[in-house]
Order: sequence, then C-alpha cells, then structure tokens
Amino acid sequence: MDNRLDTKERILDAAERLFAEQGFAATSLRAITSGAEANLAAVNYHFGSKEALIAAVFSRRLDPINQERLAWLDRLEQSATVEVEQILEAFLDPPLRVSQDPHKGEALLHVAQMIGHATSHPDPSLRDLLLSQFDDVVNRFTAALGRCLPQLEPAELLWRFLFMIGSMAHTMAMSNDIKQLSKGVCDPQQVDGLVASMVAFNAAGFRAPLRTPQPNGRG
Amino acid sequence: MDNRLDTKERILDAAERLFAEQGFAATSLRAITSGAEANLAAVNYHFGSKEALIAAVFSRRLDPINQERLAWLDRLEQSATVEVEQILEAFLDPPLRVSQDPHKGEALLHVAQMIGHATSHPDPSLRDLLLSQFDDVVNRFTAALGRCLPQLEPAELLWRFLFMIGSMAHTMAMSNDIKQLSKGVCDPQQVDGLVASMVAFNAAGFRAPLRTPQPNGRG
DNA sequence: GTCTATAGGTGGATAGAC
DNA sequence: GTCTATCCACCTATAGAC
Repeated sequence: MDNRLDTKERILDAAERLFAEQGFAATSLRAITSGAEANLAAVNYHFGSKEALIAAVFSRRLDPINQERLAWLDRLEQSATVEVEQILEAFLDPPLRVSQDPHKGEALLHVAQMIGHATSHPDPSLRDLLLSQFDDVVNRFTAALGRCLPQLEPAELLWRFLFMIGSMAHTMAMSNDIKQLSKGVCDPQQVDGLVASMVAFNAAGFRAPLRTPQPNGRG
Repeated sequence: MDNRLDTKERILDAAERLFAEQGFAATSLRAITSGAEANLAAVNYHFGSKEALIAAVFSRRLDPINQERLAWLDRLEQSATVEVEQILEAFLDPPLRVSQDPHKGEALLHVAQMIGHATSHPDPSLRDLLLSQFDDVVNRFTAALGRCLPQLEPAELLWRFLFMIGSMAHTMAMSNDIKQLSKGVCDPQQVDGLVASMVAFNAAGFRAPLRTPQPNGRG
C-alpha cells in the first residue's frame, strides 16, 4: 500500500488485514504479497514460514496492549484496596481503547477478529501461539481477582474469568457485524460506553452469589 | 464407523466429528468420506456440495435444541411472573444439557465447537447460515428479557445479550481445551454446575446497574 | 448407488538468476 | 533483497464404467 514503508512492514500490514477479513487458512501467501505489492518469495525470506508470519502479526499489536494491561494493574496494586471493576477495566480498556485511535483503530479491529479466528482454529499450534501471548496477563489478573473475591473457589473463579474472556472475545470478533445485526442499535465504535457496559456486566457476574435462590425451571 | 447406518448418515457423522476437530476449511471431503467408509463422490451425490453438507450437519443437531428452547420459554411464559434466571436457564440449559446424554453428548460437543468455528469464519455465507438457524430464538428471548428488565434501554439489552452469547459460545468452543488449560480445575462435563454458574454469572450481569458508582481507574 | 480416474485449480515452499 | 520459474502436494468436482 505505502511504498515508503519497507517490504517487511508492508507484508505485516497486508497480512493483518487479510487474516482478519478472511481467516488464516483462506488467506494465501499470494494474496498477502499481492496486497503488499511484494514478491511471493519475500514472505519466506523475511519470516521463514506462514505460521511465523502469523506470530509476527499477533505480537506486533498484542505486546503493547498486554504491557499496558500489566502496567495498569501495577498502578492499581499500589493502592490498599482494589475493586473488581478496576481490575476488569484494566483488562478490558486497553484493547478496546486503542480501537478509538484514528491511527491504530483499524489495525486493532483486525487483530480482534484474528483472535476470534485463532480461538476456534482447528490447528492447536495456532491456539497455543495465541495463548502464549497472554500467559503473564492471565496469571496476574486471575490472582488479583482472586484476592478481591476470596469467597469464590478456584474453579468458580476460573469459570467466571472464562465467561468474561468470552464476552470480550465474542464482541471483538463480531464487531464488524454488530451494527448491522442490531439494526444500528449497537455501535462498537463508542468505546467509552462499550467498556462501561462490559465492565458493569462482568463485574456483576464475578460478584454473583454462588447459587441463585431461584426455583428451578419447569423443563 | 457403523455400517448398519446408511451412507448419508455415516457421512453426516464423520463430517460432524471432523468439522468440529479441524474446522471447515481444513476438513477435506476426502477425509470425511474416508472416515465414513464411503466413496469420495458420495458427498456430492447425497448433498450437492460441501456447503450444503455443512448446513445439513448443523440443522440435524440445532433444530431439536432450538425447538426445546422455545418450548421451554413457552412454558415459562404461561406463568404470571418470569425471572431473568429462568429465561437464561431456558436458553443455556438445552445445549449444555444434551452434552451429558451418553448417546448425544459427543455429538453436541462437536456442534458446539462447530459454532465456534462458524462464528469467526471468514465466509459470510457460513455465518449467515448459522445465524439463520437462531433467528426465532434470538427474537423470542430478547423480547422476554426486555419485559423482565424494562429499565434497560434497547441498546444496553442487546449488548448484554451479546455478552451472554459470548460467554456461552466461547465456553463451548473451548470445551475440549478447558480442562487442560485450567490444569484440571474446570471440567465442562459437569453440566449441572456449569449451567448453574453460567446462569448465575449472566443473570447478575443482566441485572447490573447501568453505571457503576466506582471511581475510574488511574490509567 | 458406488466406484475409478482425472480434469482443473490452488496452496506453500524453494532454487537460482540478478 | 528481489525476482521468475517451478516442484509437489492437495483440493473440489465431475465424467463415465459398473
């Protein structure tokens, strides 16, 4: 696209866009190099393989976000008391916030969709690649939430963390379709409101009593 | 596998398993017919195309589940008052419940993973195919939840419904990896507990106040 | 209905000139 | 670093014998 950037960067940009739009398997190296106005052989020259290219696309965007999450959590933990809402905000805000940035916004929407693809991707090595990017973040945040919610058993805490991840990942993966599906009612571009909604929803979920006193359904 | 079933059924079974394990693009018709002990040409003879086979695999399992969801909601709505927890149970229990059935359990785990694949699938026609299977269910359940929670604006209700779908879809899509990822702490096979956790978490989320009085983080 | 054989196309990767 | 040319594996779909 922009020939002022070097070939490696142009390949990363084109791969990011195409992987997000079409998924990994459906995106050929030919499509990537064509979009980057580069030669087919350049991918293997610069990255070694398609899978190594995928890893490079992920880490270019995720490393700064996860570092921001951890720095935010560091700041929170200097305080005596930390609330669930604050921890969730530190986790959810960075990725959603960047999508408002006029320069990085589109790029992060692409990564969000890529995460959706990778989460349900058949190849385990790709899921492992993605999960490895989040190891530190998951460990630090589950520990912090556990200290806030000591009444939750470890299994219940992990389940709820998984539900929270799901609400975030699903929203991100579908962000391109949401406005149309909701007939214009929901707009993921309004990040302030979206972060507030997601934090409120999931914080209430984390604080829910273990068993609801509700009578069982009639099914 | 079981040659007492006819070829068409054996193909559906093999396709279901392989689509779940490997995704749609990565699963070739050769792998399916080989697993079904059928001939390669049998797929196009019985179903017409690979995409039509995918649709047949989905509807064979989803139609009964969505009919059960709607019947359950019908029963609930004969009562004067319906609680959020009951509606969510009617939505979440049928798909998760079937996975306990010794006969249908494995099959539904496969469909759950297929839904995960399709949700983030690049081809819009496949997402449309999946969404069309849920049109009635989504309309009926959002309307019922809206009557329970009249204080929520329509946009907020839709967001929270999306978060709930995300927590369910993500849990389903990762159900094969969860036990390993959580180091054995979380077991998706214990459906009673899983449904209870998911209902409690999401019901609390739906009931959350619109803005938390929490002070903002320091980021 | 089931098979073999094959057409017709795309994929990732690489060798070797420049 | 970049290019062309090519290898080889794999895919979907179909034609036509049985």
